[in-house]
Amino acid sequence: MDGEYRLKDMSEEELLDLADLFKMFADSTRIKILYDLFDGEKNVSEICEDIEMNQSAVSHQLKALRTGKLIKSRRDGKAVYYALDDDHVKTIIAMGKEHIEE
Amino acid sequence: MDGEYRLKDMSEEELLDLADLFKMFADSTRIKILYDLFDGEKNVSEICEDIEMNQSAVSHQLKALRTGKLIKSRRDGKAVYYALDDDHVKTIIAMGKEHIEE
DNA sequence: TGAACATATGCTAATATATTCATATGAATA
DNA sequence: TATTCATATGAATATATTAGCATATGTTCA
Repeated sequence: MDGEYRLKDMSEEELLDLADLFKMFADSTRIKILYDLFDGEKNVSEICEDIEMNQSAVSHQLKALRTGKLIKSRRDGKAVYYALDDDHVKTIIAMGKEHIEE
Repeated sequence: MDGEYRLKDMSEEELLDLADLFKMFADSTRIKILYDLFDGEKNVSEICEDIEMNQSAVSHQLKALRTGKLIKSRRDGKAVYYALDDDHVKTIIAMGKEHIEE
């Protein structure tokens, strides 16, 4: 664990960024999407089926996750494929999962 | 990383619990409080000073964090001391910090 | 016991967030 | 190029969250 770990060493902006990052994980629809992408890229329709939510809701959350830089997208014909864009995503979720399993 | 990491293996309840856990980190006031407790237990007044927020707001958030089992409390006379109650807290925040620093 | 101090809590207003519906955009193909 | 399929997006609504105020509770000590 590197970096500074004292409140005084953190700027207000850093703290807000940190909170914003965790907001990405703070909704079960987004968690489902991230989980769904654990085993590789998927297009929007596949994600909708997997998590059983309608396309609009999924698209809105995909946008949030993309803005938060947790996922990336590429278009292939009519379909848009999404994939995890950060190595920490799995680790962060794993830590969370460990916590709730105790 | 142990445990299951496929959406299908997760119950709806687990997913909600996971989202609820991350909600704890999804607010800069709570992040500040957690950071403030990184170097040991503090009472409410100390926390208020450190994070520069009024007592009511801090108490509300302390309650949330306690309900979320991230911190624990003990009373000593008039003061109530709070401390981190989970080893994962630092790790989760550290992961988040690494992410935003990239 | 009652005043003073520390903390907790109910209520409210302001704000943020998630979902849905309707529609727009973009790509493939008949 | 008109239609169809896939995805994105704006607006409206419902719900959740936060901070602040006022006040309650719990503790100490004169």
